[in-house]
Amino acid sequence: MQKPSIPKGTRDFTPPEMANRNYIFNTIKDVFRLYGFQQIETPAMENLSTLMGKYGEEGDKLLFKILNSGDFLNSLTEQEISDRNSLKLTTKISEKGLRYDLTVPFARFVVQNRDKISFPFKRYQIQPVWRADRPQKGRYREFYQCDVDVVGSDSLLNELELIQIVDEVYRRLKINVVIKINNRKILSGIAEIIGEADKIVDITVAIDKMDKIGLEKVNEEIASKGISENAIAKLQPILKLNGSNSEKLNILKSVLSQSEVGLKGVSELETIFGFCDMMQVQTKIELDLTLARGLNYYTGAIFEVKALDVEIGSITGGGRYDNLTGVFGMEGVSGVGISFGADRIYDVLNTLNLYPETSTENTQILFVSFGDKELIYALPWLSVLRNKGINAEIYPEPAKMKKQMTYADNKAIPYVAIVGETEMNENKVMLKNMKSGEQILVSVDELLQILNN
RNA sequence: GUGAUCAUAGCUCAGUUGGUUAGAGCGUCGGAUUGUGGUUCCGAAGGUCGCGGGUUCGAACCCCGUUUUUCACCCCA
Repeated sequence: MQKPSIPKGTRDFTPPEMANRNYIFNTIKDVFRLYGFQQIETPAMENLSTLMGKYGEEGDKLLFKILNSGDFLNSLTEQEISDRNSLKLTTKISEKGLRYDLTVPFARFVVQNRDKISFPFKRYQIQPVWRADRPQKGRYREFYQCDVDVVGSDSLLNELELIQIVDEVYRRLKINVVIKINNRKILSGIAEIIGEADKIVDITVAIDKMDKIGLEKVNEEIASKGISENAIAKLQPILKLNGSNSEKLNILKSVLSQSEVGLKGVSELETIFGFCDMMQVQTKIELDLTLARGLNYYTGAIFEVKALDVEIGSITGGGRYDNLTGVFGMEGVSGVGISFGADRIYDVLNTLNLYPETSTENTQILFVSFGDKELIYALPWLSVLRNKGINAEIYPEPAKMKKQMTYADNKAIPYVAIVGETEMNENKVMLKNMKSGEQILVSVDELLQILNN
């Protein structure tokens, strides 16, 4: 017999684990709805042509591809098989893939369903995504993303609302976080004024190392990337950038005074910070120039949320993309969105043990019986309780009392209703409080009264 | 994709320089207790030592390969 197993980087979830995960999903969902977002779903698999080329070269490698059905070798020539070119072969034998994120399928959804939606379109989507990554801490091959996006509106009020959503979700989950924010236009502005437009990535990577290796080493590293001395000199105020957000913005304003796009980015951030002040967003927001995630498609704000008490990478990320639907033939639709990483939030909650004690998913009362007659006697009682919305179950056979009681104990069911001949004769049940051990003989009405408290 | 690391009962783990029949705790099942769980006591079931090959008189232990676990890099939630 073979030992059962599941693919690398995937996980099973037990009932108590699911209760905890549902707590996360429900919290996030509640907040999304509070801000007027509506749910959609898209298929687990997309056409490979929809997915390929949207996440850069790395992303293409991390896509799970689905083998065509039937005799997929039949469509190949001898030449193609003997060439052993995996990359070329892939397009011939696989035309579907598992979704890699929710943003690209959403862009596809918007373009395809434009007749059914009206802008601004506020959608949320909570579904698993798959990446053929090598699993490690906080990294899985199957994990859930909880996306909120609004498309068809340039207003920075959308950025504000997303920040408010982050603020509210983590307040409810009781996780201490910091929101890091950057703006792609500022990064473009920096590249512009030092005349090295294609070096943004190198520069942000170097800035990121400031804390670790210090100013001198960072300058050496930038120089080694072929950036001119003149440009490095101009970069110095940016490398030394610190202080409050407004202090940082003031420095950027003077450094970027010659860059129209850079100043636009600064003013966007000023507006967003102003909104957050006015709306009294509690979470700390930090301007962080090293944030360069998703550089290929973000065009404005870039967000990332980090947990303060657990080392686990970012637990939420997102930004504004001006033309994501462009690749699917629909130009000029701007969107901004963020994605909550449910599985990393789950890890954070697990390490900090932040789950609420009362779980409403649990069974409230278990009926146990001494014989077949008692079993049948209990059935109408169950209906009465269930009709009142009380989670109730019955041990389905008159097993030994010890076994039935152990079952209740293991499931942490707070009440047990014991049914025997004496109880039946009086039209009552023996209600036992499993925590205190007390038990009393009760009628249906008395039972309902106790369970409703 | 690169570099480390782990794998023994359902779970967590022992297992001496390579030496008879591979152990413990927890869990499961049964009993002490035929109307009472969470405490206690007794008993039982449960193993191709990840898989394949090699060295050896002899391998859970040493060597090679492979898969898996965990971790770092890259990238990301």
